[in-house]
Amino acid sequence: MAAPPDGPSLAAMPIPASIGIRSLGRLPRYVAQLERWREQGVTRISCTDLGDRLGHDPSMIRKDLAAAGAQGRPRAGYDLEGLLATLTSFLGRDRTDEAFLVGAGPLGRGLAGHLAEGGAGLRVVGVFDPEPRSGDRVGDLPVLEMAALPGLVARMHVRTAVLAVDPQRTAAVARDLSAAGITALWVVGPGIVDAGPGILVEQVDVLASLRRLRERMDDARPRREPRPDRTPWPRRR
Amino acid sequence: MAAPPDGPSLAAMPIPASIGIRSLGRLPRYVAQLERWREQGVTRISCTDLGDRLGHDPSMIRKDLAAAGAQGRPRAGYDLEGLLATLTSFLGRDRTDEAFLVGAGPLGRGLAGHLAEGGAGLRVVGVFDPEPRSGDRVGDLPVLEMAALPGLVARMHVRTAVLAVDPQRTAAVARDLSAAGITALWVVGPGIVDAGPGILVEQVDVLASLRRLRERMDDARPRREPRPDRTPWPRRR
DNA sequence: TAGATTGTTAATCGATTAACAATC
DNA sequence: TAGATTGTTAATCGATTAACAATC
Repeated sequence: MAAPPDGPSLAAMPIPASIGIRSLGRLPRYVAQLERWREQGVTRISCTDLGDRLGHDPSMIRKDLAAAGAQGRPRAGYDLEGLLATLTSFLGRDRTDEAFLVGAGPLGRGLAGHLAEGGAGLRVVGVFDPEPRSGDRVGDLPVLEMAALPGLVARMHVRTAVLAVDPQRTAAVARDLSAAGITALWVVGPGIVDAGPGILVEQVDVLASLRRLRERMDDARPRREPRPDRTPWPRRR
Repeated sequence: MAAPPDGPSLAAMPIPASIGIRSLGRLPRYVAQLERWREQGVTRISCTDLGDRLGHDPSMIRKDLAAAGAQGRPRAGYDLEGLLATLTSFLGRDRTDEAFLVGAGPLGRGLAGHLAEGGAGLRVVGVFDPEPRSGDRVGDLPVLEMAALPGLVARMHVRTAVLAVDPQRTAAVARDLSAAGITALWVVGPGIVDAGPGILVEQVDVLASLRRLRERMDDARPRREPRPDRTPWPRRR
């Protein structure tokens, strides 16, 4: 039996980014290093300083900083305070959005606690779970049934959600959230999301990084036997 | 004042990968979809099936599967059971390593709970924190002082650690772990790591994905005023 | 057989790195 | 001034996509 379709096909979801996700991943590291230097009384820095310290090409850093709106001066480099202010603002640390958390498992709880420590600009103001245990709480917030979500989305004007349910449920819950009026969805986990238009979706699979570590650990003792020797057809030129 | 060096510079750490991290991030999504199809009684699939469903180019999927050691047959595609077995084995789900968790904050706790649910092949067998609260526990495990770590690394033959302390401490703790005999380190967070040779390091910053979502949310209302108009020098041809 | 699909090579695309005129 | 550093263009590199002979 060949594979049947089982629902609408997943749109390719091209992402028109004003800044690449790679750059976005580096900016906080720059901020961390700049803060360390500030503590040491440093007042200005160059891309070479940052590059040497972080093991990156200075050109890339210059592009990252430019993309974040920072401006330096030839010869003088960047003013450290000004640069920090620009990056911090760009990263949204000077603004906070409210969000619902869906999924009260260990990872969801951990993220909620981590977000509560600030710095990411997202505050969890409601927690939901497909199978809430009665009386269960995440921090100060009670864990509510999914059925309560649409009403609260409307009443509290929350438009952002963190989705951390198990992969099997991800697709269905994402659709529910979209229908309820959520317009920005941060999906944590490897589940498949097909939320349709009208909702921004970003997805991260934390364990992908761990898998890669384990893969590199295994590189010494290859597990895969060599593939059977097939004669390739001749190259064309 | 220009930026002074403040410690050994961070090596570039080139990563010789047998498979790209991008591929590694996709494989579990294939697994998730294949498991859904298996439940529906599907017995064989093609790259086109997967590509249509997941919004990817079939060629990329074919390369991913080949990199994981899977083999299909022209016209017939891949046997679903065999493919699942190959991928599952490749992802290491049929093997479990023991690891120490360093950092008992919300994120560390969340990860420990998430890892305990299985599937990632890592089992936390000891928890440490730079500032443990006495009597504190993560699951069944007591939270120990960092000073206890070197002895337990030696005694328990644990070689892998999950590092989830705050960014300011990351560099120092990573060095301590390397000195204690840890040879594989999964760093969760944006902290700067400079662990030197002899230790494999993989790092992930979960919040990078969230930042990107927020960036895309803002795309409608640009925050950055246009840069001052500078005449660029003429192109060369 | 004819047609669908793999495994592989070639082309394209985007991100990183290199080069360099302008600037302070 | 001379030299260091930015902002920008050009070159390189790696990953994705396209093309296609071999295969069942």
